[in-house]
Amino acid sequence: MSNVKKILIADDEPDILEIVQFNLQIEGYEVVTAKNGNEAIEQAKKHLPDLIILDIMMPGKNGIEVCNILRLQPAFKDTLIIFLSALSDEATEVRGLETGADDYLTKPISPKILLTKVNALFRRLNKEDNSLLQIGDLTIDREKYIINYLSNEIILARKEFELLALLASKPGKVFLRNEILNQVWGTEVIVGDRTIDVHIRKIRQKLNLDCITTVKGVGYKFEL
Amino acid sequence: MSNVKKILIADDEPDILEIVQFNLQIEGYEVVTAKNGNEAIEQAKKHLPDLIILDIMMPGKNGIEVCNILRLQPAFKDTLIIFLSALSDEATEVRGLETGADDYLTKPISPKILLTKVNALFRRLNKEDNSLLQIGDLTIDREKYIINYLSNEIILARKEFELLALLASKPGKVFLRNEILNQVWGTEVIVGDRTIDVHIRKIRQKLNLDCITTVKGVGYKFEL
DNA sequence: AAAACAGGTTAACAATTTGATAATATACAA
DNA sequence: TTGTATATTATCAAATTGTTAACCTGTTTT
Repeated sequence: MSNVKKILIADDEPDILEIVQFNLQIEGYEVVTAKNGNEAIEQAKKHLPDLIILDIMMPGKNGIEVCNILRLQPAFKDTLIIFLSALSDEATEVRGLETGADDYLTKPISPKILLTKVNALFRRLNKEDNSLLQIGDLTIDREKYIINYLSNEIILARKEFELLALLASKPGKVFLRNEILNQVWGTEVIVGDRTIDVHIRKIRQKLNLDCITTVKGVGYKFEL
Repeated sequence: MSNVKKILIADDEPDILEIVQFNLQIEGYEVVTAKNGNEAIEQAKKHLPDLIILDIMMPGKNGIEVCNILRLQPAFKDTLIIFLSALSDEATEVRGLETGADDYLTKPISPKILLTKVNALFRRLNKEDNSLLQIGDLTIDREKYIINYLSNEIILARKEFELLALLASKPGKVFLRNEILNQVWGTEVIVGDRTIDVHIRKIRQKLNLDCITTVKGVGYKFEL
């Protein structure tokens, strides 16, 4: 799982799009853009961004509609969404936030403040995940890329490690093959069907511990 | 953990304090107040609120100082903090957010917007789990793909599971055969007439519990 | 009562999924 | 460059799951 945050900006004004994109890229974010509502949904599905910045008034679907549509889909249930709109009336702001957005900013906005807001949102989001996972006698250090089991250090290859870390991040939860592919391999790369299996097998082999269960027709889950 | 969220408001203007307190209480929040920075820290330590709303210009310690001090303590590392200030200059807002606050609001603010913002923050924090369905003695965990009945774990195949989860998502509602086909099988696939029946049968068999009722000529419903 | 109908049951078969292994490709370090 | 570790694909057997067909049961309609 890449550490660089991906941001999708949707706005029909090319100037805004460019300015915002520029500033976010300077800060080190990966940016994709969309010129209207429908394109926003498309791009969101394709890139699975960590944050979506939506203009409200756009051709096709407006930002609030886009937000509604995305929030209905499990894949975007927890995605950060900010509105960035020229509409500054209370009713719209309230509606925007109640649609499930995380913030509502009004144009014009200083790049500095936008950046600070974006950083603040990611800061809050990241507090939720801890780099050190402890499950029973098993320790997974996502920062150091080290697995420990009963004080034995186990070396996993990169993909193996990321796959195990993902599964172990929610013990008991069944991860669908699609989820695994998106999280470990990303949306860009397309790998064959058997790739996951082979990695699972290698993990089982190296760990020598029955902790990954196959749920046929569904996916895999981690459980000690 | 109590379900009622506790909010600490710190402001030296009694009017603001009262208005904000009033509106938050209406919404069902538990509110404690402080009239200055030092009192805010005291109250925070005493009540461990879920959210702290800080004025910036206050006698004693100002809001940013308070935020700094609290963030250094593990107990308040993850506490939600919002600034609510009359200072609307960019520098202060940036400094406020970089101090570790989650939002920066400027006075005057409409109570409605404040409430919406507060709700939005809690919504994000709670990442509520709607993956767990509880109906009487039956538990359906959509995330773990596990069915539990009277502490017996029941293994269902994927289609069986999805079919049951669908029916159980709205107990009492009769699902038409068409609805079931669309939700469980999707619109692309075309399957024969008896397919649903057979799956229903398998579920009844495995659950050994009379919870799926046939509504002749219409469809099926789930009811305990 | 016979015919028509809706759903239930069973068994057989088809399709899919997975685990294992081997072969090949790629990345990276010595 | 070579060698090694890692990543991906291919293949195939085994197991599981999904679907269909045929028949059964009960109910409603004529």
